[in-house]
Order: sequence, then C-alpha cells, then structure tokens
Amino acid sequence: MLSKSDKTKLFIIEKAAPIFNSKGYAATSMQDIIDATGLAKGGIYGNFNTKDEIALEAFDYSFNKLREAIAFKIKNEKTATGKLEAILDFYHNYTSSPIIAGGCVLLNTATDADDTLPFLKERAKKGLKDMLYSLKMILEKGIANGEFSEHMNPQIEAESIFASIEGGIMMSQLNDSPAILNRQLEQIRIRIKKRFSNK
Amino acid sequence: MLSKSDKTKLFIIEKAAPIFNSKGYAATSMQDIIDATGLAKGGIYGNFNTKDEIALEAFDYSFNKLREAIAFKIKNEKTATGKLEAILDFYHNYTSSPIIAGGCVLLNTATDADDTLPFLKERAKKGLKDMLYSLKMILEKGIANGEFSEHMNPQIEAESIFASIEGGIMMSQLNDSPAILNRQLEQIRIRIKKRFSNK
DNA sequence: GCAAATATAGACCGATCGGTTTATATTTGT
DNA sequence: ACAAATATAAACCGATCGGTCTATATTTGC
Repeated sequence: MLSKSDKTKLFIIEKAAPIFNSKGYAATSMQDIIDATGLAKGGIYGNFNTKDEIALEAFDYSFNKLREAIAFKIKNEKTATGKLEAILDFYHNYTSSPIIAGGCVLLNTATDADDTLPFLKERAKKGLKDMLYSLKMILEKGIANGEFSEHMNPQIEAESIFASIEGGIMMSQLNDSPAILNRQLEQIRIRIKKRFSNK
Repeated sequence: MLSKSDKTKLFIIEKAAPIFNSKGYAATSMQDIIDATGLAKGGIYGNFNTKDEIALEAFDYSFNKLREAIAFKIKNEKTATGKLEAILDFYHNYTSSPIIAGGCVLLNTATDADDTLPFLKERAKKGLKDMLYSLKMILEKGIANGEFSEHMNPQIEAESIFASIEGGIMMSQLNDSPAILNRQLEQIRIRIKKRFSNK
C-alpha cells in the first residue's frame, strides 16, 4: 500500500506533469503547482527538494504513461504490421487528445531542455533511444518472419517513422489541427505496405 | 542610410535572437540581453517597449535569415530536383552549424510558444505556412515540367519532407550529433529519386 | 558649432521567483 | 489511545523578474 507521502507525491506529479508539458520548465512556476494541487508551498517542498526534482519526476511520469498507453495498444497484435498499425492508430488525432496535456512530452522536453537543462535532456535522450529501439525491434521481427523486405534498414526506418510522427505533431500543434499529423500517419502506412513489402 | 536607433535596434536583435532561440522565451531574461549587448537597461527599453516586442522581432529576424540562406542556396538551380537537393544540402549537419544558434527557429518557437505565447505562435504558424508553400511550389513545378510523377501530391509531399527534416533535427539535437538528421535527408533524397520519378 | 531632439546609463519600483523555517496538524506503529 | 514521527500551512527570505524614470550624453538638422 502507498504511504501518505507516496500518495501526495504522486498527486503532485499528476498535477504538475501537464503544466510542465504545456508551459515548459522555465515558464512553470511553483505557484502554478501550488494552484493546481491546492497544497501550500510547505506541502510541496515537504515532498520534493527542488523544482528540478518535480520536473524530472513529471517527465518520467509522463513518458511512462505514454509508453504504457502504446504498449497496451499493441499488446494484442501478433504481427509486426499489426503492431505498427496500432502505433499509427495511437497517434491518430494525437494533438487533439494527447496522453498528457500539451502534446508530445518527448518533443516538448527535447526542445525545452536542449540548451539549458542538461538533467532533463538526459532523460529525454534515453526516452528517444527507448522509443526508437522498440520501433526497430518491431521492424526486425517483421523482417525475420517475412512480413518486411530484408533490404529494409530497421534502424533508419524506425528513425524515419518517428521523425514523420514528431514533425507531424509539431506542425499540427502549430495549426491547431491534427490534419497534417494524420496525413503523415497515412504516408507512413503507405510506406509500410508498399515499400517494406516482400511480395 | 540607417539611423542611429535603427542600427541599435538591429544590433540588439542580432544579439537577442540566438539567446531566445537557445533558451526559449521564458528562460531568456532582459539581463541576458543586457549582458549580450553591453547596453544598459535604459538603452534596451529606449528602443523596444517590451520583452515581447524583442522576442517577436528576434523571431522575424531569425526566420528571415533562414529563408534568405535557403533562397541563396537554391537560386542558381534550374530544375525542381536541383532545388530540392540544394535544400537537403542546406540542412546537412544543420544541428552542428545552424543559421541561428539553438537550432531550427521554427521548431523551437513552435514548441516554446504553443500554449503560452499566442503572439509568437501566430508568427511561427505563418512561417510554417510560408515554408510549406515554397516546397509545394517547387514540387508543382517539377510535376509541370515532367521531373516528377503526376500522381504525387505536392502538398502532402511537402509536409512529409518538412516533417522528416524537423523530426530529424529534434532527434539529432537531443543526441548532440547530426547523424540522424543526415540519414533522414538521405532518405528524402532516395524518395525524390525513386518515388517521384516519372521514368 | 550650436540648439533641439534623441538615445543611453543606472538607480529605482513593485511583483514574483525558488526556497526555508517553524509552529501546528495529521498519520503512524504500538 | 497515546506517543513518536511525519506532513502541511503560511509567514518569511534574498534574489531576480520585467519595466520606469530622470539626469546625462550623444546625434542631428540648420
């Protein structure tokens, strides 16, 4: 069972995560977190030492939630093609209803942390590596069981798929419409069917 | 000829632009700009009314510089294929030596401004539209003169190319290496040659 | 070269920043 | 149920935030 402090920590993180993801690290103030949680300052600092610590745990929380949501989507798919389709389906309309308010936590953290927050950047870097590895594993499995062409490079294709998704998210968010993202997902789908195919 | 105040304004913007692009709006303080320019606070506020105004003009300055650099690269290319290749060449190693320190001003501003800075978001939105339009025009010209297949959708392909570049920049910046971006550029090159072709 | 206009330096402002402290509630193990 | 441990509220801290003001330089038009 979770102790009182564990429950409060989780509660604070749940409230802080979408704020950090929406506004970014520098633009998120402790007052924002105080307002969102209804706790007083002492209540926050009794559970965390610094703002950095909250931002770090908020990132981990958000990223894990994303990973779990994707894992849940693909877990019943048996084929590599099925898993890829499930991932594309997951991102359909993503900018309209993201897992964490504010959009893709990886994209946001990557650009936010890049030049000024090395502790956050490191986490985002690991997150990206993890994401690309998972995609690559699916592609490799698809090659191994004959779904995809042996001439396809799983590393590069994983990077291509993710670049299209993240670029699509950035553009869609700027336009307040998931249309561009959805078109990119469709392009990836076509690529998988036509270009990866062994037939 | 430029007046004194025009020269000083430009000087301030030149110094402020890379700071905003690297650290983001909220993390950039007036003190940062004072330090970078060597001017006193009054000297800055004598030329600009607010921090917002500086950020806005810094974005315009950065984006125009980007557009001009690309325009210069492609101006001697006669074919659509040549122009596209020139753009891809422009982005080669871009994360190692960007036009403005901090990386792609469009990507950074888009994620930075998205939820909190509507005045900046609007500019970034126009910038994206402009960029996609230019790409689309090149593709349409390529179709018109027979370089590319008539079955290619210029709007969607422009979005695909730009999504790959921006996603590639984000990943490369996170990894402190232009490798992923360069691989994406190569993938785009292959797509242009093989998939667009009419032959 | 002089007078009017403009631009800059730097002290100053209230508000807010992240973080600390201490006294009071609230949990917890027994 | 009671005592020890833990968690929270709220006042408080110095530093820094964006922005203003005024006196002094510096340009500018003539």
